[in-house]
Amino acid sequence: MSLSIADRSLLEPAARRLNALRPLSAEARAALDYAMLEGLQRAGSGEDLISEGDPVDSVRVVLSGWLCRYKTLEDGRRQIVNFIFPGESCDAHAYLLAVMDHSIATLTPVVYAEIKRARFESLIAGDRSLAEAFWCESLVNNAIQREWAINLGRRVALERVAHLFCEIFERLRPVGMIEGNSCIMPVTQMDLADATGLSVVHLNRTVQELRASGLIVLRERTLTINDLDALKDAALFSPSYLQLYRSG
Amino acid sequence: MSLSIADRSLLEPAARRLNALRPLSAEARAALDYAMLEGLQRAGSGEDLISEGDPVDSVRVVLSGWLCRYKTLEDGRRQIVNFIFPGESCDAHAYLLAVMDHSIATLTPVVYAEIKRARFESLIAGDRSLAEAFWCESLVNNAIQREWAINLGRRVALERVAHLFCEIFERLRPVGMIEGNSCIMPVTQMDLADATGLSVVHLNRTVQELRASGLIVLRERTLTINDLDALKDAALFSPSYLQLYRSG
DNA sequence: CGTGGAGTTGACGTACGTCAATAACGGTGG
DNA sequence: CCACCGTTATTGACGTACGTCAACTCCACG
Repeated sequence: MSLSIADRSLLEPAARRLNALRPLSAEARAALDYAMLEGLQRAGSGEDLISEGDPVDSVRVVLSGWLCRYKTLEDGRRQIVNFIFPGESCDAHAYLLAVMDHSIATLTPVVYAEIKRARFESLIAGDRSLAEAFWCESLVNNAIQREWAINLGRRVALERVAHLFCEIFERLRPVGMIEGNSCIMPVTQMDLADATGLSVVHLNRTVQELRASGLIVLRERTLTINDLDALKDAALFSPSYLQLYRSG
Repeated sequence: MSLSIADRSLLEPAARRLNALRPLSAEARAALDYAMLEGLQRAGSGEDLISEGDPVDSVRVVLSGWLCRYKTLEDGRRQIVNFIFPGESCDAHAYLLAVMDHSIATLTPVVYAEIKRARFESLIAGDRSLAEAFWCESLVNNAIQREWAINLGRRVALERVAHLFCEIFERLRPVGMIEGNSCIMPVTQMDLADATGLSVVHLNRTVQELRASGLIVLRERTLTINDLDALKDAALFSPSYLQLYRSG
């Protein structure tokens, strides 16, 4: 079969990202594209796609929009443990596991492809590079998760927020979602607070400190980084954990 | 070939753990055992097995002893991002990646099996259940890493330390390393501080608070949990993320 | 005009970190 | 066996980066 121009551009982020992790054969990519097109779905902003404790019966690949993984404590305290950007998959990370250990919520309206478990299994059984690409994705995710641990455990508020902005920026870059030194930042300060382990009030003051120092502009849901190198310095940010540059 | 009794008991934790993640065929297990026996290594306490930035050219499976994954910031701040216990593998999580994003250090004398990259690749290429077991291990690791994020970001000191003790205890249980309500705790308070994102001083005070409340006894490198349920309550600990009970 | 979510600000409290001293411990050599 | 030493654990005094509470503003959307 052949894909329309519209289909191609819709599926582009996923193909681009997986291919960056592991080179995919043309057949593998075609099979994946076809499976994704069959399961296209939309969700509004602020919806839970799946919740902690839910059984995992499909893998979702995000085509547009932002999501987050989060966990909550009984008394309501909430921690966003990671973001999910276009091209990334939701729960391939869990397809071998019985139930979700965390929840996934949309932060914006989202388009994603849902691939049922059996379908996904036959996909990756049929092509080694595809299986490796998804495995690789979960390894990169693991590395990101480790960086978040040191971010939450050892960086002070200003470094923490600066680091988060650097990471978001660098993760959006390879999927073509930045323009110059700006990107959209479609989340509330409460989300940013939950991602950095801060209170909303202190997050707000920290953002203002970053603004006052001239490092960033954040308004109207757009983040502009005036001096990326300076922001990285302030954040003690070193991008190697993102594994963006593969040696082969 | 056949294994001696001593070999069997040495390799037991690894086989037990991988098998719990995914049932291994007898052939797969034999092949893995053989590969491990070929690459047996020992390391003393306090050694770095591999450092951030190093290329990954082999997978290590821990047979006895404790290790930790850690990251450091330029100015020396250090965060232990996870522990590694017998039966777990070190860098299968990274074998598809070019370089390490973190360091791995021994916390005690350690026996491990080193499997070279090419050897490991042919092992998992030859048996699907083995590949899945290792993938599964990295998924569980990912889930643990997420729990650490909420631990560092949203739990207060007492909950954090209590949670760490619960996690260690429950992870040691399936590899037969607890006795009654006790397990060894061969790490310094500085290590525990680096794992919980606290200062040594505050960690010490927190441990004493746990002692004073009668929840734990910690002395002579042994942790005794007087009332596990009470400790779990204090920690807001829910073990499902450890994926210890698989539905199949 | 309301209404509610998001952002912002001030006042104040506190859980943590830092610094520094001391005590307990474990190993080493005499 | 003891003297010595470095590492680890503990304690007190004090500082501070953060959280909490509460008010107020500013929109966006009815």
